[in-house]
Amino acid sequence: MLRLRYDFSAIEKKWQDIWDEKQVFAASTDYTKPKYYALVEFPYPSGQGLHVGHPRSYTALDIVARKRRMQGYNVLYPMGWDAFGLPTENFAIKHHIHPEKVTHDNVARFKSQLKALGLSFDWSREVNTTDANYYKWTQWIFLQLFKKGLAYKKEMAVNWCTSCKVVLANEEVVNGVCERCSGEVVHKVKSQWMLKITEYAQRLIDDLDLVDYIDRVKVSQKNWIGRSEGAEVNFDTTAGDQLLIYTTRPDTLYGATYMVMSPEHPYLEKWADKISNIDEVCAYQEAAAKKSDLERAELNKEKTGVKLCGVAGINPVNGKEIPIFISDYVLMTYGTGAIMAVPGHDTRDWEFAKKFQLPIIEVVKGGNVEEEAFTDCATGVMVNSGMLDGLSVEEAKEKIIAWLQEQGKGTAKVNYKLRDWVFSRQRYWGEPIPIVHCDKCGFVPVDEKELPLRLPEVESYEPTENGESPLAAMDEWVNTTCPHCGGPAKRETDTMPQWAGSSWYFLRYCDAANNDALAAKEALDYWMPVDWYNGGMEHTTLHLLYSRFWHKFLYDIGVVSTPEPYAKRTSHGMILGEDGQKMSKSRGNVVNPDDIVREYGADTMRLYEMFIGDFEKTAPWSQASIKGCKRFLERLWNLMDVIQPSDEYSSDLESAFHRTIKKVSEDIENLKFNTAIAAMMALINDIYEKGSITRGEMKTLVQLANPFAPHITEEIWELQNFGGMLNQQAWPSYEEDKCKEAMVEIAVQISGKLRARVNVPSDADQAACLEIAKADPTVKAQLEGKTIVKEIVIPGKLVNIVAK
RNA sequence: GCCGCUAUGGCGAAACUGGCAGACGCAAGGGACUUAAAAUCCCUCGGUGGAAACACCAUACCGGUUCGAGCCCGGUUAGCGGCACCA
Repeated sequence: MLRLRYDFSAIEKKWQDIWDEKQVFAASTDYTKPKYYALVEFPYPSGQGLHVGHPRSYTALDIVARKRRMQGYNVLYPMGWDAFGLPTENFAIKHHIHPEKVTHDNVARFKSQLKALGLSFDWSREVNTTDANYYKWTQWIFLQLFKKGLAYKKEMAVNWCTSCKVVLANEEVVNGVCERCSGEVVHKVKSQWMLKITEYAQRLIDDLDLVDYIDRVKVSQKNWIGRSEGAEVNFDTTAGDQLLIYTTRPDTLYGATYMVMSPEHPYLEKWADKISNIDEVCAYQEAAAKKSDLERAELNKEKTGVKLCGVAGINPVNGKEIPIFISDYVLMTYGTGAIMAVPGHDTRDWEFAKKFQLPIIEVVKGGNVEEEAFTDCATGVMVNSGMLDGLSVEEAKEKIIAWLQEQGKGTAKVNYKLRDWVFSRQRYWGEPIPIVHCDKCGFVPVDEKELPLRLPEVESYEPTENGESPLAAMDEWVNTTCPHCGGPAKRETDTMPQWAGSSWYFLRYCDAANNDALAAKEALDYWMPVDWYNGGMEHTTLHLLYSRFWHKFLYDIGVVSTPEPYAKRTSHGMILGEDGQKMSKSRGNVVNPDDIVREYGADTMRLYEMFIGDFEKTAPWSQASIKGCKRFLERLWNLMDVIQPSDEYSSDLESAFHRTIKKVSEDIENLKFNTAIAAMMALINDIYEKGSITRGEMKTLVQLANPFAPHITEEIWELQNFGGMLNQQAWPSYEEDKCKEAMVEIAVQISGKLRARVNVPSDADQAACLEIAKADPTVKAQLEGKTIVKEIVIPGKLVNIVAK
């Protein structure tokens, strides 16, 4: 027989063109249909092109999207570009090419690579964060935040590269040095735009109960927000002022033997004339300020500090005077910037006390405070603590807080590790912040009608000598008039961070061409929330949290109608190089998806990426294993040679088909793409063993495989004249009854050891299974002369006879 | 240090809710076809012993619960990722 060759490159090109031309994957605007919104993180279009890691996520949700369409949903599966950012800007500086041009070229390359994979994106809703029509709305959201008092300007320490004389984003500081030149990075105080994400901290924790995120995502978000419960306590001081501290262990108040203030604490200046060793204190302050991140990390082990001579604190519970120190182990950015130190029950305080020979008082019994700090809250009992003696830690906390409140010396207090979002970048390639600074009126928002506030053309993208954005050098752009009073004013020259555009992009997809709003309310109400969002774990704490924050804000001002943007969040594992290391140019282990598509085809590539291992875990690439997936497709293709005319399932494969449909249907929902593929491979092995396949079976087989390998299955569908386009057919159904085989092999154990296997009818009850098992000759021999103590029967699984 | 994840053949991995460990695939070995190779098809494939039936051992390590543990509990080790003095 003349066999039709599986010419993947011709087939893939053909169907990609047809899908494009007929717009088969464009989401409908008929809002009466049931909807499904599948979302993957839009990529940063880097100069390196697509990485093999990208298609892992895209293919997975493509499978979900294609399955949902076959299940009758109106599916939105969009794609776009998170295109503002530093690598593009750096490339532009180096090669003197406009970042817009660089972005345009990179996007074109990415898009053709994605199209070559046959991903069913709705390209009619493509978004690009660098389009003025897009960032118009990013700026609009910023203005709403500003109007609600959630955007504010603050003096902040920023990273300053002493060699490039440039302000660096945190991401550009690697191991305490400049990513680009390896120069020393120090902190410099600059005025920065901030967003009050901390105002949403509690809701960002609480509303995790409303969504279906994989557990590890919820856990890391909670840890990142870092809620802690404790108390603020006012300590009187000999300087007259009260010093406010925060503690999570108010129960240990009797054990506080000294206090520590952060070197940046404002009281130090206030108390300067009362501190007799002020020179020593100032020297320490300066040294602390100069320390780079790298040094700080290194010096973590050894505690340092200076005692304030001439000022002491007074412990409110016993009126005792205790010394006050400054030390950089206390951070100005958390709590009140000052602590009470309880060396008996806090590891850091214990280390400090040992070094400075300060008294250690045991106030919770249970450990040996001479050896190490005893920090266990669950088991200890209060001692040496006056009114708290004999209480548990929990009881003591409650009692002391009540007492402090009564005395007016303290109050219960919740703190979060989460800090406000530093929203300024002194860079060119970002959204201009639409604010004007007027000497008379202060910070004035640009009129919304003036949006988008476009990036001006500049000669050079280099940051300026003093660390200002390149925009600061553009006098004609900077100098403007105040929208409020009409007087002379200056534009804000900082731009937004890359996280801005990605904090709301999923909303724009709902109505991507809208010029009057970020999206029509009707469209948002129909599509939102995103039903399934997949992305990398590395975005759990920044992007995911930022976008939840913006969405909650938009919910509060009535723009969106759901409190949470994503109903379900899953996360894929990274794909490593063949050597088990992270792929990188320097290691030379990078795999280019183009090469795989060229050599094996997109369907094989898709299948391999899904078959590589557990979707949620990291997996090393294996060039040799790809072949297995290619063979599977060829075996599928070659089945066309042995098709029998029947439209039914054959009697000997019927149950196998029902079982496979069930398995594949369920596995897709549970991110078990690897075992779904394995089940289809096993089915094909069964078919080969039999030697033929009916038309009806072939039909089901290609329907099942379509979401995984869309091109080859579509081609087979057409060649077999099954009618219409495969991607528009219904998802195959199965009957639970028919998933069972007539006979099943069950295990027979004697006292827990496997001794035999017997075939029983699949509907055999316990007694029947037992009877068949006991009739087995091996079992009979094993039971010879023994007394049966117990018989356990799990129908369809095993029989265990315990005998002595 | 803290948080999270992981540990199963030569390799990637399966194993439902505690019920036949190793599905599926790769590699390897043998065979068929071929002048030959590729491709394809068939067989074998955790270890030890045995001609075989079969027996014993085996899911990082030690212990426990159970008729039965890769899975549950307690402890230990190693690796990966994140955070970094958060009071």
